[in-house]
Amino acid sequence: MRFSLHQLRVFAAVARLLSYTRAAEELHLTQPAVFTQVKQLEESLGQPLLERLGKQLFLTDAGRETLATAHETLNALERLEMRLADLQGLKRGRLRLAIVTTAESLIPRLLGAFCQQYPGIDATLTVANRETLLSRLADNIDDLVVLGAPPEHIDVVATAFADNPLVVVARHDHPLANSRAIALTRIAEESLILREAGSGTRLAAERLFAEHGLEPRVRLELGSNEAVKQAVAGGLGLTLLSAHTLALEGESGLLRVLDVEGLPLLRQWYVAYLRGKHLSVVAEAFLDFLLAGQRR
Amino acid sequence: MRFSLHQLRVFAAVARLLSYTRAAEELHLTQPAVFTQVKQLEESLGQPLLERLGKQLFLTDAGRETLATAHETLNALERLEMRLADLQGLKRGRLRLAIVTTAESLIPRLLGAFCQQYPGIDATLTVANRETLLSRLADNIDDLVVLGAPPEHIDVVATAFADNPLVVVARHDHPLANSRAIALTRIAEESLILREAGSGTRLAAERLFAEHGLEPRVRLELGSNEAVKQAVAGGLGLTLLSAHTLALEGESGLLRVLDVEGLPLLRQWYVAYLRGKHLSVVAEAFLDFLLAGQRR
DNA sequence: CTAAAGAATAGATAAAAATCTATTGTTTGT
DNA sequence: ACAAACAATAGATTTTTATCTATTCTTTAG
Repeated sequence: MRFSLHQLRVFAAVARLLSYTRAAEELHLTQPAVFTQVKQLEESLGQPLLERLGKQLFLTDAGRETLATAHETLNALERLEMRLADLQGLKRGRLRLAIVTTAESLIPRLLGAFCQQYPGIDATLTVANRETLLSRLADNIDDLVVLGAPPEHIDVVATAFADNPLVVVARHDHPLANSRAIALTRIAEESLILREAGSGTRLAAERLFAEHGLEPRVRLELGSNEAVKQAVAGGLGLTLLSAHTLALEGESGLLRVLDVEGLPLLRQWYVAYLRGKHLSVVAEAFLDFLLAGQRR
Repeated sequence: MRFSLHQLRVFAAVARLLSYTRAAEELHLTQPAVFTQVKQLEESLGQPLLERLGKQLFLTDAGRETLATAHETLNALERLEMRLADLQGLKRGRLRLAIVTTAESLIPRLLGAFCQQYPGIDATLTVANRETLLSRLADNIDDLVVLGAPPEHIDVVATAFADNPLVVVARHDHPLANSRAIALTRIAEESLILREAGSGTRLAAERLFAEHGLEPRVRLELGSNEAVKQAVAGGLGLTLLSAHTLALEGESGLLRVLDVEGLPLLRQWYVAYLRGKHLSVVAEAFLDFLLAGQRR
C-alpha cells in the first residue's frame, strides 16, 4: 500500500469529472501534476484505473472499485475530523466520573443539570468507597473523582467545590433529639454506627473525636450510607454523616440532626484529578460547572 | 486533512502497543521517528491522541475515535487491494456483453458455460439490433460485442469465432418444403418476411440476393426473430435466418429448412471491440473462451 | 538516591514526492 | 488538412517528509 490519500483525492476528482484538465482546474494544479498522481496510483495498484478511447475517458472496473473505496475512505476521515471537532466543542463526548458513596445524594443532580446543558455528552458515573476511588484515580481510569477530602499519597489537583457539612443523626425519639448544644463527649458515650474503615465519613468521624481526645464505641460498621440510615432509624444508635445524605428525608422523616457543640463540622467536597493529566474538554467543562456552582 | 496514511499506520501500532519504543521495533524504525509521526498526526488533528501519566501511555477520547477510523480506513484499503487482485485473477469481475438479436440462441448457452467456469464473475447481456450495437460499440459501453458481420465504419478488432449458417425457412406444408436444390431465383419470387433494415440478417439477405442480381419482394418487415418465425409459421411466406435460431424447434416443429442452391450461406459470428481498448481480464478470458470453442 | 527505561526534543541529513514549464501525441470537428 | 482540445511525457526544481543520532527529561523500581 504505497499510495497516498492525496492520490486518492486527485483520482476521485478525475473520476468524477472524467477529465485530467478539469480536475486540475478544480484542484488548482496543472494537468501534468494531476496526471502523474493518478498514474502513480495506478502503478501502486498494479492496473489502470482510467482508459481513454478517443477523447473520452472511462473508468475501468478497477477504477470503479477504487473510486468506491476512495470515497468510503475519504468520507470516513472527514467524519473523523468532524467528530473530533465536536469533541472539542462539547457537542459530543464522554465524561467518566467516579464519586464516593457519600456524594451519591449530591452529584447525580449536578450531573443531570450538566448533561441537560450539553445534550451530546454521555456520562459514566462510578460509585465506590474512598479506597477504591483512590486506586482508580492512580490508574487514570476516570476523568474526575469526587471525594470528601483530598487524597494524601497521590499527586493530584484537588479543588473544593461545595460544602459538605457533617452532622450527628439520631432517630426522632432518641433521648437527645430535643436537647440543645450537646457536648461531643456525650455523643462519644452513645452507640455509634459508622461506615467501614477506608470510607471518608469514617475517617472524618474518627479524626473529629481524636481531636477532642475521644475514642467512641463503634457498635455497628456498615457498608453503605443507606444501611447506616436504616440502622439509625431502627434505633440502634447515632451516626455521623454528610448532611446531604438526609436531603430526601427532610424534617418529616424518622431521623433528626442533633444540635451538637462544634457541629455541623464544615467539610468540603473535592473534585480531583492526577496532576499532569490532560483533561478532556468535557471534563474541563464539568469542572468549571462544579466550580461555578460554588458561587451560586 | 493534512495527515498521511503512514501516520495512521504508525499511530495504530502505537495505540495497540501503548508504547512508542515497542511500536518502533515492530515497524523497524527508531523511537523518535515513530514519536514524530504520531506528534504530527496529533498536530494535524488539533488535539492529543495519547497522553502519558507516569510511565503509562493512555489513549485520549480523540485517540480512540481516531484509532477506530484508522482501522476502518486501512482495512478498506486493504480489502480494495484484495479485490483488485481478484479482479485480475478472474475470481471476481463483471463482463458486459452486447449481442445482436440473432445471436440470442447461441450466446446465452456459451455465456452460461463461461460463468459456470468462473463463479465469481457476473455478466450483463444486452440484446439489440445491429445498428444499436454499433453505436454502443462506438460509445465504449460494453466490453465485447457479438454480431454477424464485422462493423465497417468503426475501427475495431473483430474476430470470427463460430459458424453462422444462413438458411431459408418455410412452413412444413409450404409447396417447396420437400423440393430439392431449389434455385435462389425461385425463392426470390416468393413472399419474403425479413427483419427490419439495420439488422444484420436483413443486410445479409439483401446482399445474397443482390449478388445474384435479384430483388426479392419483402412482404413483411418485423422487429424480432420470434415475430418472423411466427409469421412464417402462420404461412405468410418464407424467411432467411440464422440456423441457430431454429435450434429449439428441431425437426418436430412447424418450420422446415429449404434445400436451396448455394445455401446454407456460410457466414460467421464475430466478436468485436474498439481497437486500442484495454480489455478487462474478464473480457479477455471470455474472448479466449469463445475462440477456444471454435476448435471444439 | 540512583540507575534504568522510556518519552520527548533538537538538529542534521538524506530521500522522496509534488509540482512546474515545455513539449509532444492524439483525436475530433470544421 | 488544420486548428483546437486534451492527454501524455520529459526534465528540472523545489519543497516536504521521514528518518537518523544524540541528548535531555521524566518516572519508577530497587
